This record gives sequence, structure tokens and C-alpha cells, in this order.
Amino acid sequence: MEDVAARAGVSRALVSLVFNDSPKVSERRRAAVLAAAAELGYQPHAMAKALASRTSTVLGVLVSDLRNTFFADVIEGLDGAATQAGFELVLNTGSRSPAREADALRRLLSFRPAGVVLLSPVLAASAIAAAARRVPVVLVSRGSRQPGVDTVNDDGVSGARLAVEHLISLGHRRIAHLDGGTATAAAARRKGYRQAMAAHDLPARVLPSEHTDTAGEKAVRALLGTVEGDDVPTALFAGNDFNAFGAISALEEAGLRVPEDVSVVGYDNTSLAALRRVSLTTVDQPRMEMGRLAVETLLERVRGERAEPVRQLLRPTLVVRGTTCPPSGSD
Amino acid sequence: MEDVAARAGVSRALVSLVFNDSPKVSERRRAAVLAAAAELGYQPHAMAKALASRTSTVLGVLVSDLRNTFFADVIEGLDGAATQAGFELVLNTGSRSPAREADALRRLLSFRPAGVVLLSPVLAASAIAAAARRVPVVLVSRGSRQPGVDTVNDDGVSGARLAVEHLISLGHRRIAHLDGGTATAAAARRKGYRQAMAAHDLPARVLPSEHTDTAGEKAVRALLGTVEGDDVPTALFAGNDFNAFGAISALEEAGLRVPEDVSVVGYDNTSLAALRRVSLTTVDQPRMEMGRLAVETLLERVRGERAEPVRQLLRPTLVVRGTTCPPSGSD
DNA sequence: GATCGAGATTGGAGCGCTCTATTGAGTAGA
DNA sequence: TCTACTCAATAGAGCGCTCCAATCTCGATC
Repeated sequence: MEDVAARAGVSRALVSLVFNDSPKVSERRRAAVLAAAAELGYQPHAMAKALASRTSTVLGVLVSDLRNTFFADVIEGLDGAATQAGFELVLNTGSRSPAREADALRRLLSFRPAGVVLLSPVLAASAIAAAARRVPVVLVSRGSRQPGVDTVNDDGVSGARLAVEHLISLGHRRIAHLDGGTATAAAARRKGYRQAMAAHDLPARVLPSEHTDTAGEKAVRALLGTVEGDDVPTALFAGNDFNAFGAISALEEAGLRVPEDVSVVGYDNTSLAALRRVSLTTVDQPRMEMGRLAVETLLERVRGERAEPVRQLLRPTLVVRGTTCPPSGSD
Repeated sequence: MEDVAARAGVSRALVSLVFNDSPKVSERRRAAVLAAAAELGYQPHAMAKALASRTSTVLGVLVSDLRNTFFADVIEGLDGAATQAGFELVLNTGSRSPAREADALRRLLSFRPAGVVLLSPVLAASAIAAAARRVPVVLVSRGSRQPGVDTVNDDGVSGARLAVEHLISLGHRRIAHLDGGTATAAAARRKGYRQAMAAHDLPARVLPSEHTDTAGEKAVRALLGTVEGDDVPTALFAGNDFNAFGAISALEEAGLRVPEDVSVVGYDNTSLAALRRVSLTTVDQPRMEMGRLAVETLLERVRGERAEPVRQLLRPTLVVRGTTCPPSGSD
């Protein structure tokens, strides 16, 4: 910087002004500085700048599991929004261990980020609160009633309702839900299913299962083993796509056609669902949008535009593909 | 830091030594400093440290497409190795545009990282060379003959050979390859297929296709439409898992059973392949290992242990599942 | 031509830390 | 008791930048 200033025949301070697009720099000097910088290959030092200006262009991101496509998509959204706002992402993984997450968070904070995004952390609530006292924090895919913490979540209740309403509008009446058990997202989806069924005076039927294909198979086999003809549901709302895929396998194995005999809806819109052969009707979470919104929510707080916590609940959308149709016998 | 020093009754320099685990600090002082730091909630400032020590604990990561699970897995590996070595990841995405990637790289470099990892960038070679002049660079999933640049790649040739040798050892003779066309990884896989077939004096048969399920379906339909009975391959080596999945669909549609009539091998070991219903035999790239190795390779250069470029080629492994068996009619 | 004021420019302190050289306190040997 | 060392601790400069207050420049005004 010193050298650039010397070469352009100006002071260091002026170089700083030029690189920060200050309006109070004459065109002549600006050109001279830019030229000198180009010749010398000068590039400002982000860390020195952060230190001197006491501001940070860093956003910390703590992700519990990157290998999950869900988070990868969210981070893509984070990155886009951060880049646009002039921020960089510092990324750390906690490998699903509270202790490692706490350590990762500590290291993140040592960079004095402008804010921190926590993606579905398993971290103790107290640790989150402690972080929130030092820096703005936004939580994705995990609730919180902490005062200094904003949250961004998929509205699983309305997503499930979307799926069930779709089935009902097709004419289905006997619709069962393959439950996700203890999975984080399962409770909301179950609730949405129950709400939708109740709203139409239909009996809810929740079959215990899990968010895997084998569990889906097993649950359907168990179902078919216990019910007879007219009591078999004409539609299934699965806890997620993997579960739906297992369920479809078991149905076909039992000689039932999908969707002619039984319609199936999944949740998550994984790459699996898009496969031509599978062509699964499913609920899509706006993952990148969640990332984008997380950054925007965070920056509002960073810029001091808001102090009260905000709870963002994003509307998922239904992707209708080939595993749903009206029940046989209807119209 | 000033405050901590005062509270512990020592100098600032001593606090610095304590936080850097210097051996030349008496136990008494160390304890005093640590206690004072805990009381005051002091945490060292990573950026100030970097600035003063002229060293960096940052590794820049430029990823072309995070949404691709492949990269997410690699990054997981990067993160693990980086954390272990005491480095943090600064992440940027280029969204497959050379211009945006160049900009992202520039921003990455403004943090004066100790090194940079480029994941399958579409960046111009000259831009990579320019970066390599300023900082150690390692390239993942893209070759380079630049002197200052190390590379880490999956050995697609031996991966393909692994798949084909497996089929041959099962007794297959008529093995066709569903080609990946212009996809980056396709050439190596095609080459490996050809090598393995030639090594056993078997005629190679490359069917043009692409790395998608629909392309796999189409290619198999085309194949079945042109060949008669005895000329139908008993095994297919698909360019990747999606392609294999499409191929399987088309085979079953034509009344051929997998694997009894036709064995199928994929490539990539996606989550799809592990589904119980699919249970695809496929080739697994050591993705996390690639990330880990990328960091280690980078750090060798960072520490100045090596100056000559290194070309890491990782051996993929075969995951045998349910889509391969001996051809009917054999033994 | 002197004065004023607005805009352009600059000096210098300081962000939180490290690092070199130096001082201080013991300790052992003569 | 004195010198020679060693190990522990410190002072102070400086990393690359920003930002405040101070200064300079120059056209407009009287």
C-alpha cells in the first residue's frame, strides 16, 4: 500500500479511500492510484482492513453435516446472498458432536465474524445463547426461543398439509401417514397430516416408521399383513422420499400398482424423486431460499436494523409427479 | 489482552506466549494468565494474530458446485483435515462461470490464505497459474501441468478396470459400456473399460450415452432395438449410477431381469445405489479421502517441505451389491 | 486582492496481536 | 563473593490498514 501511494504520488490514506470507493476523491487521483495498484499487483489485505476498521466481512457457518444434500443446498443459498452483500463464509463442521461443535464455534468466533449461521446444530442451547451475546446468530432448521437468536425453518406442518390436501382433492379418503419417528422434522409433518385429515373429517392413521427406505418397506409390509381389502389405504403420505421409495417397493412386491392402486407422496424432493423411473410426487423445501433468507435475516441484525428476534417459516411447495392419481373406483 | 495481562500481573507478551503454548512460561504465570482470561472471557483475535505473525490459518476453498454431493463429501474431508491441522476454511462458490470464479478467487486471496483448494474449477489455466504464484494451490478433479500446482484426482481408469474385471471374473464376455460423452470423468472410465477388455482379448463395445437416467434408458432401448438374441450383452458398465439406473429400468421394461439376464455396474456410489431396492454394484470414489489428501498435499507445500508438483491419483474401490452375478448359462 | 468555505488530501494514532532484542532473576562453578 | 550462564519475563516496534482531525487548494464572493 505504501508502495502504491508512493508510485501514485499520494498518501496512504488516499489509497485507502480509493479502494473503499469514497466519493471524495478526485477522478485524477483515483485513476493514478488504480494505475499504480495495477502495475504493482496490489490487492488490499482483508484481515488488516477488518482489524483497522473494526468491522468484519466474515460470516461464520457451522454445519452439522455437510454430506446431507439439504445443507449443501442451504449453503449454496448462503454463499450467494453473502457474496452479493460483500461477505465471505468461514465454514466449520461439528460432525454431530456437541463438544466438537462447541469447539468449532469457538474457532469461528475467533475470527470475529459479523454474524454466525448455525445449521441444525446439536449444540447446547446455552452455548448458542453465549454466542448470541457476542455476535448476531441465526439458527436454521432448529427452533429457539432465545431472545437474541433468529430462526429460519421449513414449515413442515403446511408442507404435510399440502401433500394431504393434494391427495384429498384427488378423491382419496383412506390416507395413511408413514411416520418419521424421532427425526427432527417428523413431528411437524405428522401434525400437518393430522390437521389436514381432521379438517376434512377423515380418520387419521399414523403408521410408525422411520426416514429410511428399509423402514418404509417394513411399515408397508406390516400394514398389508394386518388389513384386508377395503381397509387398505388408497394413498400413503411418507415421512420423506427414502421412506416413500421403500414403501413403493413393498407395495409393488405385494402386487399393488402405484399410483393406480395406491398413491404415494414423499417429502424433501431429493434427486431420487426426480428420476424418471421413480417420478415421485413430493414436497420441496426451498433450501437455497432458506440460505438466502438466513443471511438476510442475519444482516438486518448486523446492521442494527432490528433487535427483536424473528422466526422465519418458509412455505414448502408440492411437486406433483407420477406417483399420485385419483383412487380407482372414483368417478 | 491488555486487560488480561494487567489482571494476571504480567506483560502482554507473556499472555501471547501462554496462548501459543510456549514452553518457556512458568507454570505459575501460565495458570494466572489462564485464570484471568477465563474471568474476563478473553479469546484471542485470529485476524490480529494472522496480521502480526505474518502467518495464516486460513485455507481458501473454491468450489464449482456445492449442490453436487461429490463436492460436499470432498469438503467434509477438507474440513476434517484442516481442523486437525489447525486451519479454517473460507469457502466460495463460482457457480460454473469463469468470471465469477475469478472474482471469488480474488476475494479468497484477499484473506491471504496459507493455501487454496480449487474444486473442479472452470477457471482459466492462466488464472490458476497467477494464483499459484502468490500462494500454494491444489486442484481437485481437474488436471494441470502447471509447475506450482498439485492435483488430486480419482483414478477413473483403474476404477473402470475394477468394474470390468469384476464382470469378467464372474464369467461375462459380452460387456458393453454406456459412455458418459463429454462429461469430465467419462474419458478415463472409457479408457479403463477399453484397457480391461483388451487385456482379456474381448471386443469393446462403447454405446454413446450421458450421465443421466434418461440417457441410460434411451441407450439401452436403442441397443435392444438393434441387436438380436445372442448378441445382447450379458453385462453393462454404465458411466455413472444415474445412467445405470436408467439402463436397469429399460432392461426390465424389455422383460430382461437384472442381474439374472444382464448384470449392471454403475460408478460413483451415490445414495441411490445403496437403496435396498436398487442395490447397485458400483465404484466408490474415496471422496472424503480426496479432501483429506488435498489438504495434506497443500500443507506440505505451505510448510515448504516440497516444491515440485505432485499428482495424486486415488484408487477407487468396487462396492459389490445385487446387480451383478454370473451370466446365465455359465457353469 | 483578501477572505471564505467546501472539497480534496494528509499525518499519525491505533486496531490486537507477535517477535526480536533486552533485562531480570536465579543458579552453579570457581 | 564474584562471574558466567540459563531461563523467564518484558519493552517496544511493527503487521497493513482505517479514521479522525488537521491542513491544503482553489474557485467564488465581496
